[in-house]
Amino acid sequence: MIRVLIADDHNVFVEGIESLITGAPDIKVTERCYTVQSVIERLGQAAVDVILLDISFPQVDDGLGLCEHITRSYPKTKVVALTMHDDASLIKRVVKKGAKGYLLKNTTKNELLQAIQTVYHEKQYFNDTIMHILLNEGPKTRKSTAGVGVKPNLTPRESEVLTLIAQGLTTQQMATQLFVSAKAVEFHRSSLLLKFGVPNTALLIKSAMEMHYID
Amino acid sequence: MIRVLIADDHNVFVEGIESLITGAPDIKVTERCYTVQSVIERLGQAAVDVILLDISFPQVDDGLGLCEHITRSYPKTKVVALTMHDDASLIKRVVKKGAKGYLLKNTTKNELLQAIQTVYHEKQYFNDTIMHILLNEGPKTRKSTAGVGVKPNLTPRESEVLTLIAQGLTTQQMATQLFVSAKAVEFHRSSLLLKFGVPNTALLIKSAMEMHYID
DNA sequence: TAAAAATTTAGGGAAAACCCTATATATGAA
DNA sequence: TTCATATATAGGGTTTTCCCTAAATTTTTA
Repeated sequence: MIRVLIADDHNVFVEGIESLITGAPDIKVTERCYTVQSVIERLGQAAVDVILLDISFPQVDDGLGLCEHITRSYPKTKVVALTMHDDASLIKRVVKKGAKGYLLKNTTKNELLQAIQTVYHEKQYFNDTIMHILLNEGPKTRKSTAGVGVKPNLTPRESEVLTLIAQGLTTQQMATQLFVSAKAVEFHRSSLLLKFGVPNTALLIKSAMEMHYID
Repeated sequence: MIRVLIADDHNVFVEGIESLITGAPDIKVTERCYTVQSVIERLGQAAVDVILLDISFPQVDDGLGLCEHITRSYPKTKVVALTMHDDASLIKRVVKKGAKGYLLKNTTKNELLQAIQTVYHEKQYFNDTIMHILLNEGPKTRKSTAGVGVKPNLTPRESEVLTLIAQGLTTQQMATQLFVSAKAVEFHRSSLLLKFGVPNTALLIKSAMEMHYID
């Protein structure tokens, strides 16, 4: 019997998934969690084989962090990411955090059950839709060279500057806030444009939002 | 018996909602639609009392358009919007399109059933969460004066310019494409900044994305 | 430790965005 | 038919962004 934990802050989803799973002979939903905190608590108390994890939980960063934590602390427990987001960039990030499977929320019952059984048997599960998305987004990012659709790796400083740009600050204001010269800020902004492959800050924000760097 | 149509392109959701509704004595899910097209088809063939409509179907604009179409063509059929988006701007837009209720996807079984019964009896249903969101967003937009969190009404030209900005075009490029002078484009860009209450195009894009003008 | 990556600063310059005032026409509503 | 709105255009000016080359310091990684 495969023990499944459902982690999603959307009530309807938890019910829906459980409803889809009900009837499968070898799978049982043993835990339902609506917050990151409760997931951590339950994992400390009850053994779980597979976690169906909504990445937006409630924010994408939370889900990614939780995914990383789970795969580190409980390597035997397999994480299947379950989201609405169908962008390659997010899929790659999720996989990097240790998820063994990735499903869109418009998945079918069969796919869901198959995914649970596949990851339970130490294999990865990515269906055709996911593979198609990944393949159509060009080569996987190795270093962080420019390229459309490739998720760049940002340095800490770049992340800071990106956040401040998203708050509407000018170069001068950022420089003041970060205690560096305007030229330093300009440099990081340029690096961001290069890494994201965009011509200006407007598209930088758009791209960063689509790739869930900011929100 | 209240006949309910579920319109959502996310399989799991349809199952989840149906599971939540099952057991209610006076409500029955009679139709399940995964595309806008199928909703229109089914409505032409079978009488439905309440539609649970996912606004992101698959894009926000599609859902809004469908909502408007339903309330126009089938005034007896009540629409309850059901989405993940918890921004006041979207709620207002949905209500303007004729929805009689608005639920977040983290709603509970009780709220869901209550919403269906409430709108069926010719009343509007908005729970505390929704009311709180609306109240915290300041006064409802009457004209389109500037203001944070208020959803501006855009003129056709402004929408065009906004779209082009979101594509990374410069003022000159937009002018060429729209067959007007650069000054005209500048004017519309300024109007957009004013209406959205933002200092630059970067935040304009962020704001427009959050308010689902672009995506 | 040596190499690579990240961070910082600098100068100069071109392009674009942003802000102001002003005018004029077309359209639709009161 | 006014009034308001949307649209288009103009001039002039300031600020900001964007691009280039260049170099020094610190941190991280191999």
